[in-house]
Amino acid sequence: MDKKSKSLSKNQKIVLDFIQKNKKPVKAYSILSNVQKKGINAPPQVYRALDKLIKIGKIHRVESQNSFVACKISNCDTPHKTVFSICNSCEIVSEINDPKLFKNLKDFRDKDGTVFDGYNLEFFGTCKSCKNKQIENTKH
Amino acid sequence: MDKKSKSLSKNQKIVLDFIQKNKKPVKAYSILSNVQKKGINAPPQVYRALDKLIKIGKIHRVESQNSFVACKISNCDTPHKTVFSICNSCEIVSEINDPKLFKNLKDFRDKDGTVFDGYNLEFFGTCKSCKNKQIENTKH
DNA sequence: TAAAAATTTGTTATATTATAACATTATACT
DNA sequence: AGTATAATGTTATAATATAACAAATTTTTA
Ligand SMILES: [Zn+2]
Ligand SMILES: [Zn+2]
Ligand SMILES: [Zn+2]
Ligand SMILES: [Zn+2]
Repeated sequence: MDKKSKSLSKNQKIVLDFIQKNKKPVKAYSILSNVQKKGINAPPQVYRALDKLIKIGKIHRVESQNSFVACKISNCDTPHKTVFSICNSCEIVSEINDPKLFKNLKDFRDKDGTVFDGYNLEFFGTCKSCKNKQIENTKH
Repeated sequence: MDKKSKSLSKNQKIVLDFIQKNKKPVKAYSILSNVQKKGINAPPQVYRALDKLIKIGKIHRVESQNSFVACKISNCDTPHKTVFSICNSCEIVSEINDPKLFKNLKDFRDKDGTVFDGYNLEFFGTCKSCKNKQIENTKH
């Protein structure tokens, strides 16, 4: 148990627990309706917890979906350096951990030589499972 | 004048014109209020035009800002392959055109060997102009 | 340990972003 | 000309996110 997980507040723990239980990214209002039995009543309570969890790298925001997913890479931190693959069909999201790609992104400089603090990369495609389903369907 | 620009409808042209006139990305409701004098009255008219313009690659959505920016690279098309640099301070956005980076992204395969149709990459940092301003401020 | 500072909470209201639904009109295709 | 496709105009509403403020809790520092 590291410092960060110890220092989470009650609402932050509730929200993180819910996100971690889900394989797919979850939406803020879905979180809200699912944690109301635990005493979280209103959007700001959810969004505050989300903001904090994002800040400390426990979760990430999937920008193209307005959704939130637990970090699958232990050492994610701010400023964020995140890479995801997103299925266009089922919308499942996987966090990609590819050292070579990370290095390419970390080393990237723009034409001015500007160094960037962080990045977010989202790849779009069809996941294996959805691709198989599509093949099934063409057989009939 | 290519086929695509010829085939734009009235509302699509109005919205594209406004976006292209702006150096910074613009928000949907800012577009709406700025084109009301041209006869666009309601959000769906703006969002429909945006959807079409995105589809044909004339504009891109800046996911982390819920904003829209004109394409600066002539051959952007669907499925999208976009790279931006975004200033954390002034929120200015530049579309990056870097063949080497493009190749890295195009060639990327996940662990399963899955090929991706498209991607969106957003780099975050401080632009040259904002960096200079910060240096100015520390001098006093 | 007591005061001060920082963080988190609870709450109400509201702002911002985006889409559903449906009738109508314009454009492109054969 | 007749059909299909795309775009328009409109009203209403859904979905996402933040402002503002008082109260309670936790952490820090003296
Ligand atoms: Zn992560
Ligand atoms: Zn899938
Ligand atoms: Zn482009
Ligand atoms: Zn800047």
